[in-house]
Amino acid sequence: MQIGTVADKTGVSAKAIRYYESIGLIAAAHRTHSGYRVYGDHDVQTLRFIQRARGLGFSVGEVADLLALWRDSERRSAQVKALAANHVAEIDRKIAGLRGMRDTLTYLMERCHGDDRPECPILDALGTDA
Amino acid sequence: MQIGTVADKTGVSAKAIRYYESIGLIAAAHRTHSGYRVYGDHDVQTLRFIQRARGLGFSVGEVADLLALWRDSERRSAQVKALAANHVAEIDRKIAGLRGMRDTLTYLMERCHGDDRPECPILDALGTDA
DNA sequence: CTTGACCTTCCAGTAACTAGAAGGCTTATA
DNA sequence: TATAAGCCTTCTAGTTACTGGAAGGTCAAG
Repeated sequence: MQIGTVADKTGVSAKAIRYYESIGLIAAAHRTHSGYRVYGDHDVQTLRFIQRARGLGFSVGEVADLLALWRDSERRSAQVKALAANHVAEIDRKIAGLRGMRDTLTYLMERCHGDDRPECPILDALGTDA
Repeated sequence: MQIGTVADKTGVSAKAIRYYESIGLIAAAHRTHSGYRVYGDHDVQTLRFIQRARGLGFSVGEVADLLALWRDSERRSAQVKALAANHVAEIDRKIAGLRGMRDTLTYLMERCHGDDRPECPILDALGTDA
């Protein structure tokens, strides 16, 4: 299989696949005599794994850890769960931050007439001396 | 005032202030004969505005728009409100994405024993052929 | 006159890719 | 056989919003 085929099958762009190879997330692919990368079904599986993990918000570094655990038949599921728990905690922090912003903004927006007049509590809040 | 003083007063780092100047978000500061940047209370106000807007998650580009509206006495509050509404929509998209990740992860974690055994539904979910 | 705390500019790095340029390979078709 | 289409290759640069650090100038105090 060429890189384009793998890209279609996995949803990971050819650019991204080469990038993952360059940073060592996936092993360097074999090459044809003319230099084209060649892939097999195993590589498709790996890339799908990566794609799903990235879709759950894991960083590339965390994905590397997950891949290692996936391949390690001696792993303890506690390790995987801990990794996931840390990630959930991180997600919760982000959500909390975003909710705080959202709450403030909607509060201010409710007080803003949103018409042709210049008075605006949103700008007032941003510009107060306090 | 020197840049360090302004940084202390506004919570915007000296590096960031120079950066904002370099990208044109704030006007170039006056300089002493020896080249030091000099600021006044007005600049402190502007940087506080920027700091708050950034804290609400507005991008630097959006902050530039907000600053322009802030300075424009002819503005229509509808413009500000629209900007804020777009931003809230963006935040909502992000929250929804994070919640989706969170839900999937917690679902999988509930099913993972998290002990010394290797069986792990989290890895199974990432690695399925489906 | 030296020390320390400022300030200056400039370059590099961060995350995770994407875009695009310049050029080689393969296959189909005229 | 020529050539065009559609792959592939590498390499550089750009994205966001800064931060870190190097090398060196300035200023007040002791």
